[in-house]
Amino acid sequence: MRIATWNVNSITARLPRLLAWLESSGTDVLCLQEAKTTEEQFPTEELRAAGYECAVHATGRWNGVAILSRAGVADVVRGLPGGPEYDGLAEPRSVAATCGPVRLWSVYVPNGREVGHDHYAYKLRWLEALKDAVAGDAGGERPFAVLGDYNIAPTDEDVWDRSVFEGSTHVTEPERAALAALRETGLGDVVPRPLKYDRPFTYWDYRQLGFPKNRGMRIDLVYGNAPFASAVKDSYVDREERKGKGASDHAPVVVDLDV
DNA sequence: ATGGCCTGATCTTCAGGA
Repeated sequence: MRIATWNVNSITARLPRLLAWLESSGTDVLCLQEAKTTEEQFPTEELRAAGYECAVHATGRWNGVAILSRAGVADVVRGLPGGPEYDGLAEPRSVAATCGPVRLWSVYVPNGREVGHDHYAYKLRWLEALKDAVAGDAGGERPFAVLGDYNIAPTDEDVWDRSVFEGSTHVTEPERAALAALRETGLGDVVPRPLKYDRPFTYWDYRQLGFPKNRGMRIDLVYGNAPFASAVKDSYVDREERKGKGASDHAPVVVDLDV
């Protein structure tokens, strides 16, 4: 079974590439982030025609997550139980579904904007709620994983130049501590292979030749429980999908499971 | 070829991204 996570940066803008990639990669289940559309405008019919059922949680211009599956979508949970609001709104940043033998969450963790910003505090609260919400499944016997754009580089090796990020979000100790707390529920970081260069970056800024210069970050993560980790046969970043016209600024992270 | 931002909406300018 091939599963993946990908921040597509608008499913409307990305639909032709998304459909082509689903077919060429042979992905069975995709956890998708930044749909940037409403549930009504989500291309459910196009994806159904391609063989995928969709569990969608999306409300408009910002955020939006989904799970696309040709292994079924059961027991769908939209939103983060117990999660915080931002500006009085419960944003669509989480959706969960059971796809055949595995239970998966697709998450888009808040960006945080700047250290000290309300959004940064919101990011930390959101991660704490995520930890509480997944703890039961994380400790269970069924293969389980939380995949998505975490907006955190787990270590200094996960950014192209640590000095550039001094004082910035994505690399701070509280953010990394929140990731560590999440791991303590029974989840481990499934680190993918890079297909080029030495580090498996998953995001490169559109600006200033970020991708050609490999100025990237590893912020799209797969956190799986022990049964999930033991089923992993391979994992890699499909950097080919970051190339060319009409690419997202994130590349898909692919995981092959023997389940 | 991988090339000095991209996306959608408030729409010719801006917020947000990380």
